[in-house]
Amino acid sequence: MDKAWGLTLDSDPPVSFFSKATNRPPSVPVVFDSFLNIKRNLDIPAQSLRMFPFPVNLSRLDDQAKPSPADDHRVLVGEIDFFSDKKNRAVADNCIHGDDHDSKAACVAVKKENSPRSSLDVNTGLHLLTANTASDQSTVDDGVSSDVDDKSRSELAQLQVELQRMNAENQRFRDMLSQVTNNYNALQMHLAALMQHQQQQQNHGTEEVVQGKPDEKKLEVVQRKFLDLGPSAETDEMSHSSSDERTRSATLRLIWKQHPGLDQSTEATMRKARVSVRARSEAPMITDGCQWRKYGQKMAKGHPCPRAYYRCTMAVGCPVRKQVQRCAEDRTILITTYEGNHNHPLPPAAMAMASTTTAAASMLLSGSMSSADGLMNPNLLARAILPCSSSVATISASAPFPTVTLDLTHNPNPLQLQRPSSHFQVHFPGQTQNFASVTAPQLPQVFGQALYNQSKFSGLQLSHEMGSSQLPHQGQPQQLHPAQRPSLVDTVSAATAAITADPNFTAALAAAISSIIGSANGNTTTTNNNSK
DNA sequence: CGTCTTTGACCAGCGC
DNA sequence: GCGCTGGTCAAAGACG
Repeated sequence: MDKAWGLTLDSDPPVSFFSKATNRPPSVPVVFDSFLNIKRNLDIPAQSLRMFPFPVNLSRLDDQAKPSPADDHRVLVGEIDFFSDKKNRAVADNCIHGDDHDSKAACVAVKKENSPRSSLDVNTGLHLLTANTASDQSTVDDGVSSDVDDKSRSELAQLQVELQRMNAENQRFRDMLSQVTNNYNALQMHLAALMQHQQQQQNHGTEEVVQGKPDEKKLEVVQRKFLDLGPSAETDEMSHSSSDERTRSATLRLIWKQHPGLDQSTEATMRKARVSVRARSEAPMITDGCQWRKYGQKMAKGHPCPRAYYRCTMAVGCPVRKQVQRCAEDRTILITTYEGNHNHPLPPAAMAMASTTTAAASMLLSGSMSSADGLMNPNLLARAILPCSSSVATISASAPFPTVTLDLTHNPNPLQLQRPSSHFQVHFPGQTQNFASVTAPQLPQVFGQALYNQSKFSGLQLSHEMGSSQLPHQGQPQQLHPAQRPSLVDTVSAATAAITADPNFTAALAAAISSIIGSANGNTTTTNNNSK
């Protein structure tokens, strides 16, 4: 199957692809660069790329000339649309840069003839030019104005035309960028799935031989369902999304819809899915970038510590809630459980957490579905979330709600830390993208960097920031230097950002679906709790 | 005075 | 149906 896709992958190139994409602010050239690189370097056949057509068929662009594959990057926006043939382009260049009035008049005439488009398009500007030109004409007819006035007016008209044209181009650039970003995310997911599949084949090929071949046909069916993100559905799903998070959520929902068994009840499960974060903190609550209002507190049965209930107050009617409770065994550990998705824009620091909720819910979809089918191995997902340490993320598919637990109190396996892995960029704090990315083994560095802006938590100890040899004893949170105290906001954001940004997550999703078929033994919905 | 927290009451789901 | 439990509501109080 992978050969059919024509992907030749080694450990680094695909990673550099993601790194490249995430390293720079989104821009059309970058995005197109990425796709061109995919085509050139990864040797994806044209058949594959047709799943993510460029430029995409925004309805507003439907009637525009489509670029030929031979066109360069400049194909994308204004020129090919605005001046759809060479003649017009030449006239237009003359219109903009030329000096003589005759060419300007010709410019107007040509554009009036060849611009049947709506007011959304460049025609708007042309009307202005027409009006101005008419004005010019009248002055010429009067024969009163001086040459200086005539020249300044023509320059003004020229500037207006150019301004209008650039505004229109700007708008089209924005539309296109949005669409391209959407498609980029989809392709990224697509590629990650392929990578994961190939890695699985490489890593577990012998295992499968020993343990018996998985049902390859079923595996292929599922993976095909996972990978077949049709362009039309995708466009429909994403055309109204503006942010990366919404884009990825849309992508996930798409997978949702296309996978058998992902019905409304599953979506309900997603809404109920939770993300639990365990971190050492002496503060009563971690600050995660959102504003919360406490609305209740309860003593849970069999638990010495009360559980506090908070709801997000950043927007009216935001459904996101969280529960905060100290760990019974180690009260320096604060357990924060998030539920729901925000219905409002989030500050960068809160983006990661919100993204994680969505991501976790997506994973739990796989978990709940597959556990219902008796085929799931939750540990697979847990390992896939944070490949740097299988002890960091655990998944509980047990009742009442499936929960992903991010345990930030354990030190990762130092051996795994040394594992060469993908390299991704970190864009936080102050990241503008929803999905900061980071190499999983670089989490310590990330956290360490996050420690700098710490303000509130004196006792927070995050095991990732130090090697296992430096790890203080459990229950004895290290008192950090004030300048080094980790901000749990940043810390949690870092962790969640790492999870959601890591293409391994999307790969994990693919792997999970694969495992549904491939795993015959993991039929228990165990709770992988490290504290036990 | 407005906002937030506290806390007892209330409600719904679940098991027996 | 009853009791238990988790979750939510809302009035009262605290706080800046």
